[in-house]
Amino acid sequence: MGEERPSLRWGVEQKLQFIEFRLFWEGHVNRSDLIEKFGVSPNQASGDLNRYIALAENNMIYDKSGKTYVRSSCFSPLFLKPDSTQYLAQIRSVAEGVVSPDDAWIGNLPVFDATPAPARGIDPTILRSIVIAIRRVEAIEVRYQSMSAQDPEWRWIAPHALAFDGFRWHARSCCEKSGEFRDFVISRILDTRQTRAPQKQAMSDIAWEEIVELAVGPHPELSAAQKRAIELDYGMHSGRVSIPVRRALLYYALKRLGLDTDPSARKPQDQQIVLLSDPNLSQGANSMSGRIR
Amino acid sequence: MGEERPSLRWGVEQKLQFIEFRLFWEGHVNRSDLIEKFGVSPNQASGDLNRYIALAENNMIYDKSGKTYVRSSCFSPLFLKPDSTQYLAQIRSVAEGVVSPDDAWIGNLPVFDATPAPARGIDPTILRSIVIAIRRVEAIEVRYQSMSAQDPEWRWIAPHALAFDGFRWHARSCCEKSGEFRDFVISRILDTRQTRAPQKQAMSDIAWEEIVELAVGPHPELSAAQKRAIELDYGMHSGRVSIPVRRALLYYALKRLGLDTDPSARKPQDQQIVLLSDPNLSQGANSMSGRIR
DNA sequence: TTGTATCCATCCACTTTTTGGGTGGTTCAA
DNA sequence: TTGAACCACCCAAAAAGTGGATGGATACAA
Repeated sequence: MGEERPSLRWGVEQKLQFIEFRLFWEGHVNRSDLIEKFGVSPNQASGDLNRYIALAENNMIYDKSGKTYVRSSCFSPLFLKPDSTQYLAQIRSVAEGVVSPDDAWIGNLPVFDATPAPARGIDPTILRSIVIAIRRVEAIEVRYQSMSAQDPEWRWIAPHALAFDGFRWHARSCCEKSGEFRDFVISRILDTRQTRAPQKQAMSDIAWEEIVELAVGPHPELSAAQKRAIELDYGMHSGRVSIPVRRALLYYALKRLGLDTDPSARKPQDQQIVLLSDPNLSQGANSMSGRIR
Repeated sequence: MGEERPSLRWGVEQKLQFIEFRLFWEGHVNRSDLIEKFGVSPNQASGDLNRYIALAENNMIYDKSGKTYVRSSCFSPLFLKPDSTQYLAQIRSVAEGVVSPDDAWIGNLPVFDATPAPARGIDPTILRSIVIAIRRVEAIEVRYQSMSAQDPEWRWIAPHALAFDGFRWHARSCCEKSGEFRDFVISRILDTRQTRAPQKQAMSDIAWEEIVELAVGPHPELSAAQKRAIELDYGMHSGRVSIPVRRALLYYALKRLGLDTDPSARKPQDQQIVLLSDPNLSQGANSMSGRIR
């Protein structure tokens, strides 16, 4: 067992990982799978499959009647750690068009749909200029449609981080007009112009740095069975789970969790979760000042 | 321009795409970038960079003082279509641990955070058995913690699709106890046992098949400027956007959009969007019968 | 000024990967 | 029984990649 693998080349490693991925999730691999996915010759695909057998002898066997390699009962992955999150993320990526089905490793995609998250597409060059400003610690002039001004206006911001509120992407930035840290919704940035050094370099974004703990539990009016189900959904232990959130994102987190309204606004079965003690919520009210412009 | 590219090998194509990705998003590529990402020798990395120049002559130039290849002003991608969604999805994947920073193509990850989506991890073997049952059109016996029964119980379900409600993953299934189609939250499936042919094969999941259109617009009490900002966020045209949703997912979609409560439960600035005419909402009430057990 | 370090380019011989052509075996279904 | 669809294997040749060596340009520090 102490054999050292002689550090395979990147392309080879990828193919072995692919074989293992298919073995785990689909239960079988074909020579033709490798041919389609990596564009290799049937010849080479044979070679790769046999290379895999040479490295992981007992993981797959050829089923002559099925005409495929199938996962053996004592399969244990060598090149891949099977991960549900990764598998499900891939399904979503394909559904959203981020990954083409040809590039996805899942062979037989299950029928899938998700609740829609309507968001305007972001111009890649605008996103790039923001990301580059963050990296270079620069201020950048953006044409922004704020909630207050009638028309889009040019203004200087010094972005330092990206944030996702569940729907929209924000550029967490120091607004050079007000001198305060705010969230700028990237889809409201219509254009970018020049960059320069930021005005106030040494300021730190306190609401961003500070982490508050959100203690959440199942709705107290639910039955014991219902509570158990909710606990499973959210990975709660003994009736609670603690969720760390940046204070700058607290407002959005509460909204996303459905905890931003009076608990009586929904029936317990719909509300499902409630905030347990939350000493930070009062601070959260202060953080309104750091919200979207 | 009519030159036919002689269909490069998969590994080579990947490296050329990587070069272009880095050129677009970061503005520069190094030989060492290729060495780290693909584990090739400095020698080979030189060759690949020069191969790229041979194929896309005017896209990058070597900056001797910067000691890197930089994107030229007339850069136009040949192997890649720059896509913000894809870039941002990659950031999220790295943050969620789905993709390791070594595998990500983004070289200089911006600081990033998102509102937390607390969800219990799903056992890959349980997910696999569900996915395989979907593919084979089989019924499967699962140990499920329902909202009604006190303890988890074994029951037969015939899953036909996966769904994501914004937090949790569901297996849309025909419940063989009630004969109705329901959502089963995958994290509430504690175990799976054997499979067999489904009881009623020919039934169709009407609530799943039917698509309703959700007409959404900015909150009418917002100012004109605020409406314009919201319209940009959601990609609305002339004050509205139409969002197609499966009727089986309508309940979750409304909840996620914050449209499941009385519009007066939040201030207009927090509510942001309202349902415009929605003739399907009354049907949506019926769909309660198809919801989670 | 003179090293030194860090990039990159290029030439060479050699190994590994991959292709293409060909030959043959097994299983299944028409 | 014949063809289709899998697979395995052998061979020569091309392509990709390695390791070693040499050299050029630039920047930085002693």
